[in-house]
Amino acid sequence: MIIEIDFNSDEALYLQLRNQIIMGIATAQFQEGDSLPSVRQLADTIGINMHTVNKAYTVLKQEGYVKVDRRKGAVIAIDIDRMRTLAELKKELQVILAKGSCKNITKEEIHGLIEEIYEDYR
Amino acid sequence: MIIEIDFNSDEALYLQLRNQIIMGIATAQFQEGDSLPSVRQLADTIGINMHTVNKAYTVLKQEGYVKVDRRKGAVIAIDIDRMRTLAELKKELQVILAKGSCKNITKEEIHGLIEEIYEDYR
DNA sequence: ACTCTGTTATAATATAGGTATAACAGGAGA
DNA sequence: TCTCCTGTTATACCTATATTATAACAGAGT
Repeated sequence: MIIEIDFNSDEALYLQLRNQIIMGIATAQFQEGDSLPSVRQLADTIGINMHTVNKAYTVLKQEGYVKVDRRKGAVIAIDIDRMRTLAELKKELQVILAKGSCKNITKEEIHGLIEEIYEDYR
Repeated sequence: MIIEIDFNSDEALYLQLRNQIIMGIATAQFQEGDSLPSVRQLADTIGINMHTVNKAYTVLKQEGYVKVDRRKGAVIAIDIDRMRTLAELKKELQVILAKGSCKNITKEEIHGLIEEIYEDYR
């Protein structure tokens, strides 16, 4: 999988990494049971420090996307907690839909965006 | 309008403030032309520093939600840039929908959440 | 033995977030 | 004019976070 890091972004490197990996799982570029690259290897190919990658992996573990095996490294393993996830999603959506609403983006346009994005998930 | 700040949150105070104000505009608790409280006054009622409020207002200005008048303070004034807004929304939605997708939240459930949230915008 | 894994520890640096004081300039009202 | 309230700016300080840099350790595979 191609991971693109924007060094000019104001978003923390480890969060960019986390988000890209989550999107990689959603778009089936990573499958349940797949191993992520080792922290050292990924840090090397991206050109960042090992600890930054490790931090991203630790967050992914805490959020229930991977389990870390001493032998295989970080392995995709989704821990599903639907209630918690739905509550989190709603809270995040509230903020970004409010932004759209202020700027005259209609509900229908939002639904359209959702459809567009889900096109990529298969 | 009631502004609730969570001092235990890991989200920055000025960002919490910004988000609440944006949601306040979306839910019509603030109308175009309304003045926000002065930075000192709001800081006082919330119990935070003036500069933190000022930072929130500055961000709101840059993002096109208010204009600052030396007499009236920060006044709600939406600057609509649909293309820019749509692009931003899509990027943010991509991340949070990916989270949902990983956790087996269906597209229909997302559409449902959108409907729920829009119930409050009138 | 060697090499790979994640993990842990420690330190240094830079940036961001938040607070504290203080001062300035412009407009409103007495 | 004097006073008060506005946002704005500057400076300083403290803390937490983000990132890098080395280094070492323990477990597992070959």
